[in-house]
Amino acid sequence: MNKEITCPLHYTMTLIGTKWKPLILFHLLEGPLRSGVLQKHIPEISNKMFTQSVRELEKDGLISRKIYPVVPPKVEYQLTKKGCSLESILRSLDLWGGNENFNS
Amino acid sequence: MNKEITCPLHYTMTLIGTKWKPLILFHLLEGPLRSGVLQKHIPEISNKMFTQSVRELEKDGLISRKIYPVVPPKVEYQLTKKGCSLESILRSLDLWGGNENFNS
DNA sequence: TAGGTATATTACTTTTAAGTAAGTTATTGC
DNA sequence: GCAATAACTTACTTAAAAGTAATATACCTA
Repeated sequence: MNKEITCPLHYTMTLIGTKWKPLILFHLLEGPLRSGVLQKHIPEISNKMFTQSVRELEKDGLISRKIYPVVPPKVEYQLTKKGCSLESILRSLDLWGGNENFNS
Repeated sequence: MNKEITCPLHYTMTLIGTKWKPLILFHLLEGPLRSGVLQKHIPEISNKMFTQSVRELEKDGLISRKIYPVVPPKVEYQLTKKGCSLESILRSLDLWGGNENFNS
């Protein structure tokens, strides 16, 4: 945990309070995905931000990275238990965004 | 809605995918608050980011701003219907952050 | 040996978020 | 007339997020 955080929500935001991290986690809800496949699920993200975001999510224990020693390289990402515990939140955030389409 | 967004969650993140916006919304769940009181609920936020964030939340229709023509000035913020519809998500995000305290 | 494949990394730039600190307004009460 | 008050605004700076484009690896196949 960090220093001087008064509200648990504040801590949550330090882990996933960015534009791309929830998207990445969301697309892993259906199960592990190869790096390239996951990235194609989010065509708007740049290659750089994708790598940077998965690195940080891994560091924070929300996803894990599995490397297969083959050529060409194969890497799979999947949610950890901690990452999985965000499932209902991620689905709700997606549904909420969808409802907005109706409202506006 | 924005252009070229493939996933509803992406839209959600363009509205509240920052460090402070969910915090502000969260503290308004219990009802309207005066500007100063709301800000004191989030001591970590700077005056500037507070103003900037509430401006954007208002522009995006998540909160409303009520000005009382008195001296010294009195301004109240409250969630709009759209803002209120985030209630369960905001509470879940806060609970999730709280559980992390146990886990780590 | 050139091109393809998948997964990156690196260097560089731009944009956005965030912080610091001072100033503004319009009154009331001392 | 001056301090206090609440809610900002402005100017300036720093830090973080995000984008672009080129390069690296390491093998396979044509």
